[in-house]
Amino acid sequence: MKDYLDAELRATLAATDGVPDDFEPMLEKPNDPSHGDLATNAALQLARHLRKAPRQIAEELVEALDLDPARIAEVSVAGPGFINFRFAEEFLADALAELLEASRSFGRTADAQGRALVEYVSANPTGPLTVGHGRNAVLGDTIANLLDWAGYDVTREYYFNDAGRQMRVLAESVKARCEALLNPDGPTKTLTVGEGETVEVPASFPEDGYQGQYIVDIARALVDEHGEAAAELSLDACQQAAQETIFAMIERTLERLDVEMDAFFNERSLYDEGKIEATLSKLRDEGTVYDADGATWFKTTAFGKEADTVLVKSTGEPTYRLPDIAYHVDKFERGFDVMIDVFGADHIATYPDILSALDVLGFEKDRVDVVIYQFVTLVRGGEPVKMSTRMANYVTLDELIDEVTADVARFFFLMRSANTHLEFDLDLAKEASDKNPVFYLQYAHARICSVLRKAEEVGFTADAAPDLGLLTHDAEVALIKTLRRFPAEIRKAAQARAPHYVPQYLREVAVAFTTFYDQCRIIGQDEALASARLALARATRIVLANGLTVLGISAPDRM
RNA sequence: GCCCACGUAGCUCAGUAGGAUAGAGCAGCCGCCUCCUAAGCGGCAGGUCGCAGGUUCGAUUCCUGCCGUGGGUACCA
Repeated sequence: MKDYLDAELRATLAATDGVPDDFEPMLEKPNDPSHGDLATNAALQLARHLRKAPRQIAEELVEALDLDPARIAEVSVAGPGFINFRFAEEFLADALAELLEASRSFGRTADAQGRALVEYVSANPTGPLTVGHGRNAVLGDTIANLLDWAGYDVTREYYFNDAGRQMRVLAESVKARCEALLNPDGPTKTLTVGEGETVEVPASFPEDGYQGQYIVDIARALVDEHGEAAAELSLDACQQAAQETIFAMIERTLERLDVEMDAFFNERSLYDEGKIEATLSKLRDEGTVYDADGATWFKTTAFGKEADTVLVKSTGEPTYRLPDIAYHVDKFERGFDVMIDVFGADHIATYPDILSALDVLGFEKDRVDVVIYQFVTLVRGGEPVKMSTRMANYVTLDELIDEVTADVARFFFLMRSANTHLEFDLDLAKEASDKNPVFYLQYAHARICSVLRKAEEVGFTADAAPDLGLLTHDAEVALIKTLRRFPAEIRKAAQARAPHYVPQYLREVAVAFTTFYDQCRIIGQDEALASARLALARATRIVLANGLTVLGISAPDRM
């Protein structure tokens, strides 16, 4: 419908004297439903060019428009010069029929084409996933779902590095714990953790070691397996054991959130295949890399940064930035049309360098989109839950899921825009009541299922082809109008890489449905009307279920 | 210091390719279950859209400065 109006409007404008060729009319859904279903401010925008009063331009445009009355029932000029359009009821009945026909695929479009890569989670296997990783995982997974629904062929990828300093410290932490388990009376030392907190650790434990209980568990498994020999294990063996155990933990956690990756990309493969060197030498060829003080630098000052950035340390070891660049080059070489990175706010300074490098190397950096999300604060009893940067007193993602369920965790991570600091109210999240927004949506779905069951119980058989034109009650019309927007909402969320539009829209659907439910009885009406209303209820269930599917949240049949 | 976000109702947050009286949830107040799920519905109240300038017919939205919060400013990731 929007496309139809847009085309008609453009055609009329093109035939109007004085309208610039490149003029783009805007069509929007007005905030106030009494203003109609779609509106354009074209007359206001043209006022300056045409040197005429906006209202007069609007009147003339309306006069010139020749619209199909089966689709647009009413056109009016209002306010300072807005043109408002109202849909015809026949059109709405058709739209509803289409929705029912599309069913589980309603909302899927083929607007977008090509292959998309979404990179997310990307936590190194040094410990259990935290709440922050949870936000990352759920955002990435949902963006991937949205792109899938928008028509892309989507790959979900997890990038990790098992070679760097972090992993070395991990191995040392495990080894120290092995030694201590075999020799419980061995020497110890005291480490200061965070603000004044101290912890007693084995003397061989690294200063910045990982202190979680899971390290001790891994060590114990090694001791059980190797006995006394566990103390003599190489760091490589310790790392191997730790990495396997931790990756298994991570994958289990992701599975609980219904997050499934298509691929795990190991940074190491970039070294093995010579891609790090190749990328560096190409950058060097472009003259954006130089050597100084024994290190290799990237001229980020040429891209507006204050200082240049080290790519290879004087030790000969690259910083993480170089593999990051090489990784993105690899993504381009694999032929993705769209690449999305989901990063925490603490990475905000790194991606401009990656984009600059891609630009230098001749890649279209616009094909890369970086979604930055802000940190999560857990709130309990009105107070923020303290989380030290040390893993020792971090709330893990598993603990969060244990406490609030995966559905609720996903919804809370998705209901706010990524770019805002998320306050996660644990008390509200756990509450199984009307205060909890996720239950509101699920309840609406369960309620529809209940009505459909009830209809069956009382032996009501709906018409195979109900007369949808009977749905003329205000609540019915409003509901149909809300439902038919679903594909556009999905498209909007996919384009903006903004999952939070979806929960907001679904709430509108649930509100429109409960209003309808409240005002229009279904069972007990005459058969034709009951059939039509049952069809409308089924259509609502489809939209809620499809929307919740995109969000990765269950749609229960009963509650 | 510099860079990047953010600052909207008591609280948590939407909204802004500049547009018609700034929205929602929660909290507060008032109503509503002989009837398909009251985990619900209707209504009331609540705002100098951080502050000050600028651009514009029109600014919560764009620009500048200031204030506040968070993040980044390592040859750590």
